[in-house]
Amino acid sequence: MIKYDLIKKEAKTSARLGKIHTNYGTYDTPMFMPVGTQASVKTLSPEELKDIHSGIILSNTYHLWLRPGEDVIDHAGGLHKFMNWDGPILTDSGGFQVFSLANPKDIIEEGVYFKSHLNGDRLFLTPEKSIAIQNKLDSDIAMSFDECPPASADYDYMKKSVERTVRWAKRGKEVHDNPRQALFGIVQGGVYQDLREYSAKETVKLDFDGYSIGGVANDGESKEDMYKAIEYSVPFLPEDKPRYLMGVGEPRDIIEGVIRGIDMFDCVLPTRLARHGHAFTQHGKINIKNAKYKEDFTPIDEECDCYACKHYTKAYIKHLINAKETFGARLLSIHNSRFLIKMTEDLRQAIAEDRLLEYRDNFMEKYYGENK
RNA sequence: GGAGGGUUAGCGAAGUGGUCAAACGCGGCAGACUGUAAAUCUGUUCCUUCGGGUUCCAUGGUUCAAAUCCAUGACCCUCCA
Repeated sequence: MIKYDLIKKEAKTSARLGKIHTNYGTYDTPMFMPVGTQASVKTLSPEELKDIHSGIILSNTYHLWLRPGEDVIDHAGGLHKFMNWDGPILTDSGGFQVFSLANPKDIIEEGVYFKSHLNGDRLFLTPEKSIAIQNKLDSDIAMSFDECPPASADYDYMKKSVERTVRWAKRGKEVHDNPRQALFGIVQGGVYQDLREYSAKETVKLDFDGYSIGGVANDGESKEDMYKAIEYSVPFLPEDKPRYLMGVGEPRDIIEGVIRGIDMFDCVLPTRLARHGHAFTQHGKINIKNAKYKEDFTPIDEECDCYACKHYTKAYIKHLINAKETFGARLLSIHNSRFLIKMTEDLRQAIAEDRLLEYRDNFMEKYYGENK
């Protein structure tokens, strides 16, 4: 079980300052959660996650179900012990894999057929199964099993999908059986205002420990549509429960999300971009592989307090990435993850001082320049 | 001294008469990435004023047409003495 403390609401926006208490510690919100799909945040050790002040990390039901299997993790004493991470963990339900691995025709009322990405096996995941797996993984926060349709889905499909996701949420909640673990519901509905409202209200009726907004940033929809999806959903979510925007993201999206009342974010971007040689900096995203960094002996971001920025230069990291040395991916993963977590720290400070919009404008000016 | 094999774009390597400015890989240059089938994927990589121009070791030749055939030379490799 978790407990959410709402500490403060920002004066001019919907942003909030909060604290979430779990069996494995407390973290402040807004918070960014690094993604460790397979019980590992790619290239990072738990010690490094602590160093960058990760308050909570995310892992994935689908992947751990396939490999090594939830029983192995159960026998290990749960996910925390298995992966040597003693901080909070949120597990995604496999709902995103409905989007990334299944076809609409594979989705039926009972559950979803998947083709295993490992060996092509035909798999069947249901709300009950997803929750049972998460119960065994013993994460601090479990997610309801949802369908995550593309934002471009037509209204009729989206309506059917949203209604089914509500039924799935109810089924999952009914079988949820782990007193240490919280369970979040997920709001869907794409960019349709009435469906977001319906989804939020119906999900809230089921009384979850927190609420997520899903189905955003998954289909190349515009920023405006994404922000609207948040605005259509948040007003119907209770103030005394945490709100989690799933799969986001980019620095500006986190800021806009916080302004609209979001408390938690997760995204693969910092670690994936790192592996691909990109780095967030206060002056925008850079591609460290670019020739211009060949003899740039300055840190990635001179104002960053991370291990990579304190000890290494762009030229060196560029060399490592070019040479396919894994240390390069690790340094950039440390930096990018720290960048987003530091950003949430700054956002919390700005909320505390009621100057969030000012912070947003300053950040955007620096990060995106004139054409923000 | 004798007998073979080879030399193709930054590198490796296909191609053995026209559909070849020349496959493919690497390297280079750039781009994408938002609840991770992603240390992946995409574009580009002789010159160009975008009309075209100049290429496949060098030179000469055969042919309507040559990276591809012939001659000579240079360099490299293997084997035999």
